[in-house]
Amino acid sequence: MARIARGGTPAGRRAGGSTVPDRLLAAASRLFAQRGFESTSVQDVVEAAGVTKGAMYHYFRSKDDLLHEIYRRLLTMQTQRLADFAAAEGPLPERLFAAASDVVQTSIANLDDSVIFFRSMHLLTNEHQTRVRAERRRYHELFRSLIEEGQRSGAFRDDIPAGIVTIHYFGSVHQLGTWYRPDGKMTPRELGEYYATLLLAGLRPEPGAAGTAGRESDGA
Amino acid sequence: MARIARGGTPAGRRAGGSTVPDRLLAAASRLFAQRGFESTSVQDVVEAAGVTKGAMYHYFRSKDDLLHEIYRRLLTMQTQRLADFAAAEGPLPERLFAAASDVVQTSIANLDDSVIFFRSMHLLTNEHQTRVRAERRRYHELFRSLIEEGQRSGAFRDDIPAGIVTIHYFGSVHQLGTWYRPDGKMTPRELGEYYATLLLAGLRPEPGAAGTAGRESDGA
Amino acid sequence: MARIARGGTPAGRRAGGSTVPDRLLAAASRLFAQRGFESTSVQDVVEAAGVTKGAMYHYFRSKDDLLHEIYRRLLTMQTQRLADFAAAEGPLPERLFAAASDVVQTSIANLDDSVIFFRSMHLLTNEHQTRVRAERRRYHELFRSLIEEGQRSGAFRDDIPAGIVTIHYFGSVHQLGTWYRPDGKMTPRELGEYYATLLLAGLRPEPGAAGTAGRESDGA
Amino acid sequence: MARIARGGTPAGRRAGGSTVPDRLLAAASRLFAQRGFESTSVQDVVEAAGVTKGAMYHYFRSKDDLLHEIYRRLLTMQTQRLADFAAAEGPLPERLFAAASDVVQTSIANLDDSVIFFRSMHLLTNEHQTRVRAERRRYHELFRSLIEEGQRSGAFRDDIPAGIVTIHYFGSVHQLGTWYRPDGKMTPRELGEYYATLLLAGLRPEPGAAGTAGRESDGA
DNA sequence: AATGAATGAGTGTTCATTCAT
DNA sequence: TATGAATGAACACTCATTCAT
Repeated sequence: MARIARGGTPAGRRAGGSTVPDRLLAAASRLFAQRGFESTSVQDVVEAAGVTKGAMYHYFRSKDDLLHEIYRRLLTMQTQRLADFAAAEGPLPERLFAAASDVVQTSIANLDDSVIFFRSMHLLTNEHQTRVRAERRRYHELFRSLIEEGQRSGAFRDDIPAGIVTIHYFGSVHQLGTWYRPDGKMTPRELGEYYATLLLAGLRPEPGAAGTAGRESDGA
Repeated sequence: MARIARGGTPAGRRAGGSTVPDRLLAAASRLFAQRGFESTSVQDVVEAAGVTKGAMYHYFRSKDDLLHEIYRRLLTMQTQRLADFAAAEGPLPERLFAAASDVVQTSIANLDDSVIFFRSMHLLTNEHQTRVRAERRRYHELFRSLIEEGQRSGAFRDDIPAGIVTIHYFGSVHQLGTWYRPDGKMTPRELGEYYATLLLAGLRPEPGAAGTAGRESDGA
Repeated sequence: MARIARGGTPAGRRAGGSTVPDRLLAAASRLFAQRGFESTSVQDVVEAAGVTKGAMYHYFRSKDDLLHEIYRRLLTMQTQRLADFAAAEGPLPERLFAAASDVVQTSIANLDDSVIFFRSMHLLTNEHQTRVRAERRRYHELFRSLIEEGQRSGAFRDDIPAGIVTIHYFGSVHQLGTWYRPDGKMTPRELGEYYATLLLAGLRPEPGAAGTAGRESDGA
Repeated sequence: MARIARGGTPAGRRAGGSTVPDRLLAAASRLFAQRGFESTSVQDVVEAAGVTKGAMYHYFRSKDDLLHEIYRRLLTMQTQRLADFAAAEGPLPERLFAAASDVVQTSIANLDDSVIFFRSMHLLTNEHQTRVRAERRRYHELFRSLIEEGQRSGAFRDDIPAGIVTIHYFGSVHQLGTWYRPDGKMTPRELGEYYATLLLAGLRPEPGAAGTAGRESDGA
């Protein structure tokens, strides 16, 4: 966690309209994604943010803390959205589709953070790494529970463990940063829908499968 | 490319039974995967390999060259295997299943290399990065062409671009290193089959879809 | 150019009375002259200056920058002095004598810098080398223009190109560092006068020469 | 001195027509002049000479020995030529002119060696440096003795010490390598004559001077 | 709230030389 | 005569972090 609470506090404000911590995070996210965390010096970050080193160390405990804050922001946002989709009304497959499509879109909307995410996790201090993993696990578990719910209800095939489906899906999502280019011809929305379609197609019950929970009524 | 051709040459042999370059690559692969490329010093590598720094620089132009050699090895092997599966006899879905399952198993069999692959690509020099990307592209294109073949024949649904399916699949495969633990309860073979099953399930033609090539007989 | 402007800034001051950059330059000049630029490590310099490596790199971009600064100082000083002599009042031969004698004396007064000058120019980066050469050329051209002025007025013989005379003279001056010892019996002033005398003696019109501008009166 | 006598021995011969030591010296001279002694690795030299490291260490004790051999060759040659000119028939000024002009021409003919000479002397081992300096001193003394002879006879002015004139002259000569370009418009011969002319002009007795030995007859 | 000079341990890399063959 | 693998000490330079101001 960062040294000083960031947010709507008057502290750290500048004429530019954004706070010093925000500008540091924005610069760090861009540079870490472009060059990698280790190839970016603290000096690079503070220069890009237009502040001095001392200022950075006033708001962040360390370079690692800066990195962790990037993870925290992205995770918090995506976890919240997933929780919203999970709690929404409507048939489960539609909610899962919406959630799966949405995480693709938010990953693209925060592409720098996404790139950093999978690439630099191992560089976090142990403590930060543990915290990020725990949060990520909660996220995955919520997603998995949606799949399991569908498997129990017979909406989804249940011969592939929900955990595998989850990790398979997020593997693809995490890799977005390595190839997606905003100037390509595919929009984030289209891509999200393709990905979500693939997920749900993979979960469709097998044509000839029988005897799965909740399917009996269909046979009538 | 490395400074000196490695292989069955008598040079570089040691009592240990393996050549100096081989021991360096083995040590590097292990350490780069464990701690990350940038957090591993050349000193760490040579100590683990039991040689001196000078010896390393006799065989490799740079630390980057060591890294690139790891990429080259893995890519060469996987490309060869994919080509073999693609050229094999049998129905296309079965060949695709075999190839998709196999890449999961070889990724796990070379888990260190796999971890390094997606995590450290951005640290390669531009030249090496270009070379690796080109090789990777060839690999993806071969895989994609198998999917396209199935789409043309009607064996696979064709409303999701084959390129998306390919990149989605390898996204998952590349992420294996971040979570797979050899001591887990799932064997590489099982995991490969789950992954390949998900791939093929995602490609199954939609139940209600009609008018796709090769489906006419069903319509009767 | 050095990373940080040096001069009367309060920054970098120490109890010793001299700034960190000044002490570094003094140590570098002494050591580079004694042992040669390449045989002197940055560690040697910072130890002699009583600072740490980090401090050196705070003020100078590189070892090369340190070397270039030594050139810049000497050149700036000598160029200024030559300009002053050239612009002074009095007969041209006397001004040339004064300038020629002075450059010998300032070269001796900065003997370490002089030794370094001709010996290590080729070790400067291309960019720095270009800059030094350009400045040196300006210096030579000013000196040469004085000689040409004397040749036009008939004060000097004109059958040896002024450029040759200039380059011949400064060749000797640049070599001072290789043999002059401050503890020798000849003072810098005496030596400067000998050198300047040789220069002017070499430029005296030949006894039998005729038809040169400004010599008409002799013909009577 | 080099490890093995070089010359007309059959050893070291190659199909190319030149011996291995000769090719090493030629390569070393060129590279040391181009890049500097310290910036040229033994590997660079042996590659340029088309031999291996082991071969070089067979013929030369060290990199320093290679450098020293370059000095030795040039010095031996120039000392011999000066001795020949000094011992020749004819008026002293003419012999001095011929010697002074000749050293310019041989310096240009061996421009790489000349460049190395003044630039890298300080990098020789103490032992080699001492030897080179001693040889150089003998050379200077012979040259100086010619000037002194002229001063005693009244052919040259004697109010500038012959040692100063000598060192002044060779300063210019040693600097030739820093500026002379073979593709320039001035031939070595022309340049040699200009330099020698400047030397003799500088030694001409002053018009009004009297009381110098051998001048009495002029006063009549 | 912010500065920037200074630290000091650590980095990748070079290279003259040796020596078993 | 000649090879080239291997050594090991040295090199220039970087950088996250501290701290007096």
